[in-house]
Amino acid sequence: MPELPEVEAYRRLAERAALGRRIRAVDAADPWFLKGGVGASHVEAALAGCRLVGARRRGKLLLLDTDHGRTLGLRFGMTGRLVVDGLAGVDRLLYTSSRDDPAWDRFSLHLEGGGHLRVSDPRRLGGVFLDPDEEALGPDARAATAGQLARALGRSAAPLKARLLDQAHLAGVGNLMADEVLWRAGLAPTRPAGSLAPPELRRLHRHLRRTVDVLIERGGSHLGDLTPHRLPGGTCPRDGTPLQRGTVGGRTTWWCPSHQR
DNA sequence: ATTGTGGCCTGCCCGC
DNA sequence: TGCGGGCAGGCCACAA
Repeated sequence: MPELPEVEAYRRLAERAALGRRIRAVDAADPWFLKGGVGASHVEAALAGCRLVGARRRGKLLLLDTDHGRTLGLRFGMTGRLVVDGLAGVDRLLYTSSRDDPAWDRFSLHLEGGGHLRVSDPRRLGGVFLDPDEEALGPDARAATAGQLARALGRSAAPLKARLLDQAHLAGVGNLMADEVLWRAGLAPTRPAGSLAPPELRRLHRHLRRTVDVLIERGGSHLGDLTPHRLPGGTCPRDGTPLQRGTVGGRTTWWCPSHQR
Protein backbone atom coordinates (compact mmCIF):
# COMPACT_ATOMS: atom_id res chain seq x y z
CA MET A 1 0.00 0.00 0.00
CA PRO A 2 1.19 3.54 -0.44
CA GLU A 3 3.53 4.33 2.37
CA LEU A 4 6.56 6.56 2.10
CA PRO A 5 8.39 4.42 -0.52
CA GLU A 6 5.45 4.37 -2.93
CA VAL A 7 4.76 8.07 -2.54
CA GLU A 8 8.47 8.76 -3.17
CA ALA A 9 8.13 6.77 -6.40
CA TYR A 10 5.08 8.86 -7.27
CA ARG A 11 7.05 12.03 -6.52
CA ARG A 12 9.87 10.97 -8.81
CA LEU A 13 7.38 10.11 -11.54
CA ALA A 14 5.73 13.51 -11.22
CA GLU A 15 9.10 15.23 -11.24
CA ARG A 16 10.24 13.35 -14.30
CA ALA A 17 7.05 13.40 -16.33
CA ALA A 18 4.90 16.33 -15.23
CA LEU A 19 7.17 19.11 -14.03
CA GLY A 20 7.33 22.16 -16.25
CA ARG A 21 4.03 21.38 -17.92
CA ARG A 22 0.99 23.61 -17.78
CA ILE A 23 -2.37 22.47 -16.44
CA ARG A 24 -4.98 22.88 -19.14
CA ALA A 25 -7.96 21.64 -17.17
CA VAL A 26 -8.87 19.91 -13.94
CA ASP A 27 -11.22 16.96 -13.68
CA ALA A 28 -12.42 16.50 -10.12
CA ALA A 29 -14.56 13.56 -11.18
CA ASP A 30 -15.32 12.50 -7.60
CA PRO A 31 -16.39 15.40 -5.34
CA TRP A 32 -16.02 13.14 -2.33
CA PHE A 33 -12.31 12.96 -3.09
CA LEU A 34 -11.86 16.71 -2.53
CA LYS A 35 -10.90 17.40 1.06
CA GLY A 36 -10.69 20.50 3.17
CA GLY A 37 -14.08 21.88 2.15
CA VAL A 38 -13.08 23.00 -1.33
CA GLY A 39 -15.39 22.42 -4.27
CA ALA A 40 -14.56 21.22 -7.75
CA SER A 41 -15.02 24.64 -9.32
CA HIS A 42 -12.70 26.21 -6.76
CA VAL A 43 -9.95 23.69 -7.42
CA GLU A 44 -10.36 24.09 -11.16
CA ALA A 45 -10.19 27.88 -10.94
CA ALA A 46 -7.12 27.71 -8.69
CA LEU A 47 -5.13 25.32 -10.88
CA ALA A 48 -6.18 25.78 -14.50
CA GLY A 49 -3.50 27.62 -16.45
CA CYS A 50 -0.81 27.06 -13.82
CA ARG A 51 2.51 25.45 -14.54
CA LEU A 52 3.78 22.64 -12.31
CA VAL A 53 7.09 23.78 -10.86
CA GLY A 54 7.79 21.52 -7.89
CA ALA A 55 7.24 17.95 -6.74
CA ARG A 56 7.82 17.52 -3.02
CA ARG A 57 6.86 14.93 -0.45
CA ARG A 58 6.31 14.98 3.28
CA GLY A 59 5.59 11.57 4.65
CA LYS A 60 2.83 10.10 2.53
CA LEU A 61 1.66 13.47 1.24
CA LEU A 62 2.68 14.39 -2.30
CA LEU A 63 2.96 18.13 -2.88
CA LEU A 64 2.82 19.61 -6.37
CA ASP A 65 3.74 23.30 -6.48
CA THR A 66 2.48 25.64 -9.17
CA ASP A 67 3.91 28.87 -10.52
CA HIS A 68 0.89 30.75 -9.16
CA GLY A 69 1.88 29.87 -5.61
CA ARG A 70 -0.84 27.32 -5.02
CA THR A 71 0.12 23.81 -3.94
CA LEU A 72 -1.80 20.67 -4.78
CA GLY A 73 -1.69 18.00 -2.08
CA LEU A 74 -2.35 14.38 -3.03
CA ARG A 75 -2.96 11.60 -0.56
CA PHE A 76 -3.26 8.00 -1.65
CA GLY A 77 -4.86 6.13 1.20
CA MET A 78 -3.99 2.47 0.89
CA THR A 79 -4.98 1.82 -2.71
CA GLY A 80 -4.19 5.04 -4.56
CA ARG A 81 -1.88 5.20 -7.58
CA LEU A 82 -0.38 8.12 -9.42
CA VAL A 83 -0.41 7.76 -13.19
CA VAL A 84 1.19 10.26 -15.57
CA ASP A 85 0.57 9.88 -19.30
CA GLY A 86 -0.45 6.28 -18.72
CA LEU A 87 2.74 5.52 -16.81
CA ALA A 88 2.16 4.22 -13.26
CA GLY A 89 4.36 5.30 -10.37
CA VAL A 90 4.66 1.75 -9.08
CA ASP A 91 3.93 -1.58 -10.72
CA ARG A 92 2.24 -3.36 -7.90
CA LEU A 93 0.43 -2.46 -4.72
CA LEU A 94 -0.39 -4.93 -1.98
CA TYR A 95 -4.06 -5.33 -1.07
CA THR A 96 -5.40 -3.94 -4.31
CA SER A 97 -6.02 -4.88 -7.88
CA SER A 98 -3.33 -4.43 -10.47
CA ARG A 99 -5.95 -3.45 -13.01
CA ASP A 100 -6.37 0.17 -14.02
CA ASP A 101 -10.13 0.62 -14.30
CA PRO A 102 -11.11 4.09 -15.59
CA ALA A 103 -13.97 4.06 -13.06
CA TRP A 104 -11.34 4.32 -10.33
CA ASP A 105 -10.01 7.66 -11.57
CA ARG A 106 -10.86 10.10 -8.80
CA PHE A 107 -8.98 13.19 -9.88
CA SER A 108 -6.97 14.22 -12.90
CA LEU A 109 -5.08 17.11 -14.41
CA HIS A 110 -5.18 17.55 -18.17
CA LEU A 111 -1.66 18.64 -19.04
CA GLU A 112 -0.41 20.53 -22.02
CA GLY A 113 0.77 18.13 -24.68
CA GLY A 114 -2.37 16.05 -24.30
CA GLY A 115 -1.45 13.81 -21.37
CA HIS A 116 -2.86 13.46 -17.90
CA LEU A 117 -1.73 13.27 -14.31
CA ARG A 118 -4.33 11.26 -12.46
CA VAL A 119 -5.04 9.52 -9.19
CA SER A 120 -6.61 6.08 -9.49
CA ASP A 121 -7.98 4.83 -6.17
CA PRO A 122 -10.39 1.86 -6.07
CA ARG A 123 -11.23 2.24 -2.39
CA ARG A 124 -11.45 6.05 -2.34
CA LEU A 125 -9.40 6.31 0.83
CA GLY A 126 -7.11 8.96 -0.62
CA GLY A 127 -7.89 12.60 -1.22
CA VAL A 128 -6.99 15.90 -2.85
CA PHE A 129 -6.11 19.08 -0.97
CA LEU A 130 -5.48 22.65 -2.02
CA ASP A 131 -2.67 24.26 -0.03
CA PRO A 132 -2.60 21.54 2.62
CA ASP A 133 -1.31 22.28 6.10
CA GLU A 134 2.11 20.69 5.82
CA GLU A 135 3.02 21.55 9.39
CA ALA A 136 0.25 19.32 10.68
CA LEU A 137 2.59 16.45 9.82
CA GLY A 138 5.63 15.51 11.85
CA PRO A 139 9.11 15.40 10.30
CA ASP A 140 9.51 13.11 7.30
CA ALA A 141 10.61 9.64 8.38
CA ARG A 142 13.43 9.58 5.85
CA ALA A 143 14.86 12.93 6.85
CA ALA A 144 14.25 12.82 10.60
CA THR A 145 17.34 13.21 12.77
CA ALA A 146 17.88 11.11 15.90
CA GLY A 147 16.81 14.10 17.95
CA GLN A 148 13.62 14.51 15.95
CA LEU A 149 12.84 10.83 16.36
CA ALA A 150 13.39 11.11 20.10
CA ARG A 151 11.02 14.09 20.20
CA ALA A 152 8.46 12.20 18.13
CA LEU A 153 8.44 9.40 20.67
CA GLY A 154 8.62 11.79 23.60
CA ARG A 155 7.65 10.32 26.93
CA SER A 156 4.61 8.68 25.40
CA ALA A 157 3.04 5.71 27.11
CA ALA A 158 1.43 4.58 23.86
CA PRO A 159 2.83 1.46 22.17
CA LEU A 160 5.98 2.20 20.19
CA LYS A 161 4.36 1.09 16.96
CA ALA A 162 1.31 3.33 17.50
CA ARG A 163 3.59 6.32 17.90
CA LEU A 164 5.59 5.47 14.77
CA LEU A 165 2.30 5.34 12.84
CA ASP A 166 1.12 8.69 14.17
CA GLN A 167 1.59 11.04 11.21
CA ALA A 168 1.41 14.13 13.40
CA HIS A 169 4.59 13.01 15.18
CA LEU A 170 6.47 11.25 12.39
CA ALA A 171 5.32 11.31 8.77
CA GLY A 172 5.54 8.43 6.33
CA VAL A 173 5.55 5.17 8.31
CA GLY A 174 2.62 2.85 7.60
CA ASN A 175 1.69 -0.55 8.96
CA LEU A 176 4.03 -2.73 6.90
CA MET A 177 7.04 -0.48 7.29
CA ALA A 178 6.47 -0.14 11.04
CA ASP A 179 6.61 -3.93 11.44
CA GLU A 180 9.71 -4.11 9.23
CA VAL A 181 11.60 -1.37 11.07
CA LEU A 182 10.82 -2.77 14.52
CA TRP A 183 11.76 -6.26 13.39
CA ARG A 184 15.11 -5.00 12.07
CA ALA A 185 15.74 -2.94 15.17
CA GLY A 186 14.86 -5.82 17.49
CA LEU A 187 12.25 -3.80 19.39
CA ALA A 188 8.84 -5.07 20.46
CA PRO A 189 5.97 -3.04 18.99
CA THR A 190 4.21 -3.12 22.34
CA ARG A 191 6.99 -1.32 24.20
CA PRO A 192 5.91 2.06 25.59
CA ALA A 193 7.23 4.60 23.10
CA GLY A 194 8.90 6.65 25.80
CA SER A 195 10.69 3.70 27.37
CA LEU A 196 13.59 3.38 24.94
CA ALA A 197 17.08 3.67 26.36
CA PRO A 198 19.49 5.89 24.38
CA PRO A 199 21.20 2.94 22.62
CA GLU A 200 17.78 1.57 21.60
CA LEU A 201 16.79 4.97 20.30
CA ARG A 202 19.95 5.17 18.21
CA ARG A 203 19.32 1.68 16.91
CA LEU A 204 15.76 2.54 15.95
CA HIS A 205 16.91 5.70 14.18
CA ARG A 206 19.58 3.82 12.25
CA HIS A 207 17.16 1.11 11.15
CA LEU A 208 14.42 3.57 10.29
CA ARG A 209 16.73 5.44 7.90
CA ARG A 210 18.16 2.25 6.47
CA THR A 211 14.76 0.59 6.02
CA VAL A 212 13.26 3.60 4.29
CA ASP A 213 16.22 3.75 1.89
CA VAL A 214 16.11 0.02 1.19
CA LEU A 215 12.38 0.02 0.51
CA ILE A 216 12.62 3.06 -1.76
CA GLU A 217 15.36 1.27 -3.66
CA ARG A 218 13.33 -1.95 -3.88
CA GLY A 219 10.31 0.07 -4.90
CA GLY A 220 7.65 -0.71 -2.30
CA SER A 221 6.75 -0.83 1.37
CA HIS A 222 5.79 -4.51 0.99
CA LEU A 223 9.29 -5.52 -0.19
CA GLY A 224 10.82 -5.84 3.25
CA ASP A 225 12.50 -8.95 4.61
CA LEU A 226 9.76 -9.58 7.14
CA THR A 227 6.74 -8.99 4.89
CA PRO A 228 6.63 -12.42 3.20
CA HIS A 229 6.43 -14.02 6.64
CA ARG A 230 3.51 -11.92 7.92
CA LEU A 231 0.98 -14.70 7.52
CA PRO A 232 -0.46 -17.57 9.57
CA GLY A 233 2.30 -20.04 10.36
CA GLY A 234 5.00 -17.50 9.54
CA THR A 235 8.34 -17.72 11.28
CA CYS A 236 11.02 -15.13 11.93
CA PRO A 237 13.45 -15.09 8.99
CA ARG A 238 16.23 -14.22 11.43
CA ASP A 239 15.91 -16.92 14.08
CA GLY A 240 13.06 -19.20 13.02
CA THR A 241 10.79 -18.40 15.98
CA PRO A 242 7.07 -18.55 15.16
CA LEU A 243 5.92 -14.98 14.65
CA GLN A 244 3.39 -13.48 16.99
CA ARG A 245 0.27 -11.85 15.59
CA GLY A 246 -1.74 -9.25 17.41
CA THR A 247 -3.37 -5.85 17.23
CA VAL A 248 -1.13 -2.96 18.19
CA GLY A 249 -2.10 0.63 17.60
CA GLY A 250 -5.32 -0.64 16.06
CA ARG A 251 -3.42 -2.43 13.29
CA THR A 252 -2.59 -6.04 12.53
CA THR A 253 0.94 -6.53 13.80
CA TRP A 254 3.44 -9.32 13.35
CA TRP A 255 6.63 -9.59 15.37
CA CYS A 256 9.23 -12.00 16.66
CA PRO A 257 8.75 -12.60 20.39
CA SER A 258 12.28 -13.93 20.60
CA HIS A 259 14.53 -11.19 19.29
CA GLN A 260 12.18 -8.18 19.48
CA ARG A 261 12.31 -6.99 23.04
C1' DA B 1 -2.88 17.32 25.30
C1' DT B 2 -3.00 11.69 25.08
C1' DT B 3 -4.79 7.32 23.99
C1' DG B 4 -8.08 4.09 22.20
C1' DT B 5 -12.07 2.76 19.30
C1' DG B 6 -15.17 2.54 15.50
C1' DG B 7 -16.34 3.70 10.89
C1' DC B 8 -15.54 4.94 6.19
C1' DC B 9 -14.32 3.19 1.54
C1' DT B 10 -14.70 -1.27 -1.81
C1' DG B 11 -12.14 -5.06 -4.32
C1' DC B 12 -10.82 -9.53 -3.35
C1' DC B 13 -10.64 -14.08 -1.29
C1' DC B 14 -12.39 -17.91 1.09
C1' DG B 15 -15.84 -21.14 2.43
C1' DC B 16 -20.18 -22.84 1.56
C1' DT C 1 -21.16 -21.86 -10.17
C1' DG C 2 -22.70 -17.92 -7.41
C1' DC C 3 -23.10 -15.78 -3.09
C1' DG C 4 -22.06 -13.54 1.38
C1' DG C 5 -19.08 -12.47 5.01
C1' DG C 6 -14.75 -11.03 6.45
C1' DC C 7 -10.53 -8.78 5.59
C1' DA C 8 -7.07 -5.18 4.35
C1' DG C 9 -5.35 -0.21 6.58
C1' DG C 10 -4.84 5.27 6.12
C1' DC C 11 -7.23 8.58 8.11
C1' DC C 12 -10.74 11.05 10.73
C1' DA C 13 -14.38 11.77 14.18
C1' DC C 14 -15.24 11.03 18.60
C1' DA C 15 -14.93 9.75 23.58
C1' DA C 16 -12.81 9.59 28.05
